[in-house]
Amino acid sequence: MDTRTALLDSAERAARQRGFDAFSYADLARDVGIRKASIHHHFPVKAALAFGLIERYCARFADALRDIDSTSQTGAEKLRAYHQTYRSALADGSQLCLCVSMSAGRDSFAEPALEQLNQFHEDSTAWLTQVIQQGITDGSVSGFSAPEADAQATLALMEGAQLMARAASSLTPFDKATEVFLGKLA
Amino acid sequence: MDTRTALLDSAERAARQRGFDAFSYADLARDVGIRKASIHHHFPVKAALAFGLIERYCARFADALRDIDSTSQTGAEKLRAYHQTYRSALADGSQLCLCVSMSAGRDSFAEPALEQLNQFHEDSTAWLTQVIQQGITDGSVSGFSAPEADAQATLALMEGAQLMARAASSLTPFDKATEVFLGKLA
DNA sequence: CTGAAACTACCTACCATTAGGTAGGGCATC
DNA sequence: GATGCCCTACCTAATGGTAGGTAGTTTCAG
Repeated sequence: MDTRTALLDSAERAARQRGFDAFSYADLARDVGIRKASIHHHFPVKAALAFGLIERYCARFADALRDIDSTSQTGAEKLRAYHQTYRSALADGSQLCLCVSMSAGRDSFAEPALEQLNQFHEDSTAWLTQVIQQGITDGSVSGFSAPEADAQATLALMEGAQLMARAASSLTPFDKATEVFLGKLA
Repeated sequence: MDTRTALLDSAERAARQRGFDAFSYADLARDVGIRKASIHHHFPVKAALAFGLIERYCARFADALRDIDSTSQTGAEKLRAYHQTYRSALADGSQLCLCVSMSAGRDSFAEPALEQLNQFHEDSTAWLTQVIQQGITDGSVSGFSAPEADAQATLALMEGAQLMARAASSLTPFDKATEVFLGKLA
């Protein structure tokens, strides 16, 4: 297995469970089975790791959205799939999605990483706006009226619900918080 | 000024801006104008500081809710005031409310602190449930139907909206995300 | 086809700095 | 004189990062 990928995998797991600043190169080295100094060969400084993490996450998320677009038909179906993505990312309430974790972390990120993070938010709301619009048009959703504002609210809801679930180490708060949202999808 | 209070103030500011694990006793000492070791007199270990922080925050928040209850009349008015509390806590998008910040932080908190954090969530949703119920009864809100689920969704929305605003260092995402919510208050 | 140069991926051994925390003393005040 | 509050001086463990070296592989000119 590619060492760089193994490092990203380990780092992502740690970041989502404990936060980006709460794991060290030493932890990573132990987990991957490599020496601490060798990590610097792949990621010279920790900021490079942060960027690598976000970069890969954004690419994967974009893929997931494309996948939803191609496998789901109605707006409601797509929103349900979107919801499911956030729900399953929680595992059993033990980890956040990377974006929430890094948004919440300290502002220790350099410009490039922050930029990607905000780009992710914009891409997400853009997709949601379009999907909600579609749902209104095809009549598969109810209770939405201003797609752009609804999109922003939906993203905030997902992120907030994740936070609550993680704090409680349980899926229940996530399910409770998104119950009304799901009810709006026919 | 009371040193203990000064320490809590400084720690709260730091925690809300950069995260609980991102400030040190050294930072605190510099900020308050005291020696690092002296902090241990007030908070023997950092976990005690965490607990002190959450404890004070919960007390303050409870006060704020009581204040809202006594100064606002309708359910809608109360929800608007509640929203305003979260909005102004953001300052100009530079800090989160303590609860969001600590929920997001690593799981480095001991049992007592975590317990208080979850208690806060429960108290919040209980209050929201009751206020939303009132709003439905007095006819001052629209678009709510299941008070308990709506309450949980509202809390998630506020926390998520804060997260987005903080990531963007701007109030705009918060306002956008809560636009629909505010629209439901007559 | 060969052999030197260059590169990749890892290593050991170290660095300065910072983290949270401790020991013990000085000095007010009640 | 005990207690509260603060100090200096120190500790150990960990942090991210660096220096310099060693295998094995790739590249490419003679």
